[in-house]
Amino acid sequence: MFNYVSWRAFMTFAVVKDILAGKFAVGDTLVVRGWVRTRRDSKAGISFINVHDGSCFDAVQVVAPNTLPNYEAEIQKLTTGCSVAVTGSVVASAGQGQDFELQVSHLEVLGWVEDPDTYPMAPKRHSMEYLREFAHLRPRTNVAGAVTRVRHCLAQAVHRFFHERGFYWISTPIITTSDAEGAGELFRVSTLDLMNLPKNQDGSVNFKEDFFGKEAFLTVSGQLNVETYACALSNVYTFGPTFRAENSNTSRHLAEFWMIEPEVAFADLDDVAKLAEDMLKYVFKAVLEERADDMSFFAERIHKDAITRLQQVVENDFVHMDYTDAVEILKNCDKTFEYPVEWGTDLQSEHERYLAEEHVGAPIILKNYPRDIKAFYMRQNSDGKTVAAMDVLTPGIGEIIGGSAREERLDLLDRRLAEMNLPKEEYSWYRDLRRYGTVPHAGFGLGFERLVAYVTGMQNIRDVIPFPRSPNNADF
RNA sequence: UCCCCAGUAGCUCAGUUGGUUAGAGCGGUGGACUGUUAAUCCAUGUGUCGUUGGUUCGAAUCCAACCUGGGGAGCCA
Repeated sequence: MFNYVSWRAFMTFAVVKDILAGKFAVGDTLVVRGWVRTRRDSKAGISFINVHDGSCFDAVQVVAPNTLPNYEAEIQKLTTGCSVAVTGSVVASAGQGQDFELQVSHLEVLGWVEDPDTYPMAPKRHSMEYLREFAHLRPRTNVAGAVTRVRHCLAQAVHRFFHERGFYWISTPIITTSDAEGAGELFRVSTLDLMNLPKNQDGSVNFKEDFFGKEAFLTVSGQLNVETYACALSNVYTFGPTFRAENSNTSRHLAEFWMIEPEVAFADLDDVAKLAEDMLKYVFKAVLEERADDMSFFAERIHKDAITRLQQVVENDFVHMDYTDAVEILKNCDKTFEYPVEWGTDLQSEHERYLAEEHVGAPIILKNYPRDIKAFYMRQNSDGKTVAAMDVLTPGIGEIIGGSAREERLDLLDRRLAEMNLPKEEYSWYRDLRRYGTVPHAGFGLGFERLVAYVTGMQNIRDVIPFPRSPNNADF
């Protein structure tokens, strides 16, 4: 009787993906390790066990004959979730559904499921809400596994896309002492004793005693920081976690999410709109090519158009539209909206949905929004009332990208800061970029989880990140 | 934070003009059958009916508050 742990140095280990892809010759003996998905016994004297290891969507079928010494004592007791190391030879499958399978010569149980009745991941359909309560076990499900592989594929494709175009990845800080980024509520970072706060004479908290000697927060955006590198290395991007302490309870918001923010020197709004379009097409194509197995699953079980709509996006030019024109379209369409459309107000979700889902039926780029509803740093257009801002709206998810040309003219930037009552001193280093060798530049922010949700067709953003954080929920 | 909906078996849900012993499918378990493949067939167990309080002779069912989840809105990525 040999033992998996002591013999592992002499074995050929294989992942399920390679076995199913035919990378081994029939007759090769190898070891596959993974978790049992299902077991079916045949009175012909064999058991069929599906073993998955995460390397691809499908599990490998291992065929265990009843001549194995532990057949009755162990193999027939295997249940969903058990971990196993299976030694066997590759054979052409006699059954349908797979080309190759493993004829077992030795099967070692590494870990039992102590009570199959209580194992939460039963081999049956579960709701996403239920699976969310088991964030530590849901990775073993088909759907979480598929999401994980697609998410990884997208992340790799994003890095590859930028690398191929000469962009540098900049790690912008996660902790910031600027509370004036203007993009939402911030999480405080502090080492002060909450029960015994140091106070100033006027009763306010004395943050000079805090770790950084001043108030500190988790970042809500790397943009302001990454602009400094764009104004030196020309083409840069961030890809990292972002935090918003907003009390948002929706299927498309997280308190902790990942964001990709390219920033391009010497670029205008149309340049980055093109960049956004090229990037989305590039990563969609990568997923279609590299994760066909997982995408088939999404098309079959999650969203029937999951594959076809990506193909359509890849093959067609994005529709570009000015905010002003969009307002006219919304005013003149025969659809009745709950909220009226007026030039100068922000578009409501229902308006964005109509444009992306009904008017175009594909992602749409909206550009040149009214100045008064947008952030201080956005470049003012010569019409005196709009800024060079854009949103990329997708059917189902809504906004997945928000971007703009940045105001590079110091006098115009200062005027906006004053109009919006933002303290100039807080932006001294940001203003320095405009004082010393300023250049036109532009960029955008892409919500990574929203991208994953759009690609997979998953309806809730909490199911496309391993451990979602949202108001009142930070378990695991 | 606001509006709407839901909470009954391990899971998904049915069950309300208030009435005795609470129902199905799936999963689990036992068996039959079978190169099976989310197999099929037979058998089988399981319930503080979200919590607290109220109305009532009597509450899963009606009322109130709270908790949790979902959908929508706002904020945005």
